[in-house]
Amino acid sequence: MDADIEDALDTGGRDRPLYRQVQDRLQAALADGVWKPGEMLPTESDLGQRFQVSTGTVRQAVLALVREGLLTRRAGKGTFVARIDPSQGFDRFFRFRRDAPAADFHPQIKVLDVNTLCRAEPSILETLALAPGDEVLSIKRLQLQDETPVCFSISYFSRAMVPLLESENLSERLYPILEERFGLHVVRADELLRAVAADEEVGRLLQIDEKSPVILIERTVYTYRDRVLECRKTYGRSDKFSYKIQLR
Amino acid sequence: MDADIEDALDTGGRDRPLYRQVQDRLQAALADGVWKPGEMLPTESDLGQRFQVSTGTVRQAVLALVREGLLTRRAGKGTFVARIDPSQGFDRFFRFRRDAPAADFHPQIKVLDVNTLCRAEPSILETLALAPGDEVLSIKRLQLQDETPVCFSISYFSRAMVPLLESENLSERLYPILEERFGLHVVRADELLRAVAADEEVGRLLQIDEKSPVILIERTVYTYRDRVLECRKTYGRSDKFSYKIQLR
DNA sequence: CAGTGGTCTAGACCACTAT
DNA sequence: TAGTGGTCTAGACCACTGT
Repeated sequence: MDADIEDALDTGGRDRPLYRQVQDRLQAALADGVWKPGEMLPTESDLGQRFQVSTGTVRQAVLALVREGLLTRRAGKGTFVARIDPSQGFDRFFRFRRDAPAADFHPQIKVLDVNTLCRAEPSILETLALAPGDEVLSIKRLQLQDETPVCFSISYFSRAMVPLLESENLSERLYPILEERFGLHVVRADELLRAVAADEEVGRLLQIDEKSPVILIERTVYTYRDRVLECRKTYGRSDKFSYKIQLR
Repeated sequence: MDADIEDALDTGGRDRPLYRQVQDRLQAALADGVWKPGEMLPTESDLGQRFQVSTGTVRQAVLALVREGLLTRRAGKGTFVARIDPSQGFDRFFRFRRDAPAADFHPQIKVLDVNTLCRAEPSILETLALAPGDEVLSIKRLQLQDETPVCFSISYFSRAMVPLLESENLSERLYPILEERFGLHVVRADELLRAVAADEEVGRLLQIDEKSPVILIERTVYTYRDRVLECRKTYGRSDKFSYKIQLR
């Protein structure tokens, strides 16, 4: 299992620096599930011995993976595979504006529909890297805060990738479920934001007039090796939902 | 001028590690304009001697500032104060979707109105950290791509901070002007996105029906020491304007 | 050529965590 | 007390840049 990891690094050609090669090996090992989310990695000096490099070089590789969000470290404890923190709420992959303190923000999730589609839209199939005819699981959910609808979302998954997902409690956050039940770990997400007019369904669900402006977020979620895990469309009520970004 | 920089670091108390202290000193020096945008900093070993620390410690400090976007380094050349790259187009602080290759994206900017306000909205004054009665400069501009309006924006500046800005060519990008003429360097920006209905003015300017959905971006731009430089509202045409983010 | 940052090593000592 | 990552040092050699 660790055999690939132990193979000698390329110290001659030097097309990639050693710490990059270590980083690549570690990332591949994570993708192969050598260490599961939450588990501890070997220590710096241990990894240094395995790769036959100094701890400083291991350190450079590990810190790069920490910056990418794949690992976390805690002084005195060790280096761990990053995991979705259920207590983190919507901080990492959601950017609601919070007028109330984070602790008071506990939206209620209502599952509206779960369906297996045999003929999903071509754009969805393409994003999920599926062929025509492949089955797609769609999940429609509504989020409410204090009984008021905030946003409505439709998630699409490759049916084959998440067997029996519908037997889970889908009114919880989906990403911890994916991690715990299917070993599918969210690594990053791309989002495209637009303003659109609410159609009949969106207007009805969000309790606003048809053609009211809503924010549409098209999200693509990736796991290791740039594999697409989910694509999702979220419609947010313009008076309850805004999106915050810091640019550097 | 460099006197503060040369002062001994705190090696005893150790509330902050040395590399953080070096980072703070460098950041303060940048804020004081000790080195202007585009200029080269002393070498690692030079800085190490000044601060009486090893080059590895200087390196840690400098790399942190590179990650924050305040410095850039080029192998074989040196470390430089980051500057707004006019050829960078909208890559850094704008996130248009580009259906065309970046090279083909050259929006035309039309200046609609430049005005000095004696009584700006309280929210604007607050964001700009001004008192009631302080003068605010407002600039309304329209961006067109191939003769079609894409977005409309209103920028607000503290009048006193940018004297005679209106005598510049405001159909160019504003941030290079601020840097070159006023020594005001953009360090970071916060943005809040919402979907709203176009009012009469926005509809007319963007050539869309009143009440059509548009994306509203409220941006606050900061220079060194978290000083607010500009606040801006941008209204984007929903069919021409979308916003892309990568989350990690 | 001399000077720069990029990479890498082999240590040292510290603060934090758990037992 | 033992083990972890966090910080720091004082070198070394390399690749790249400009003269």
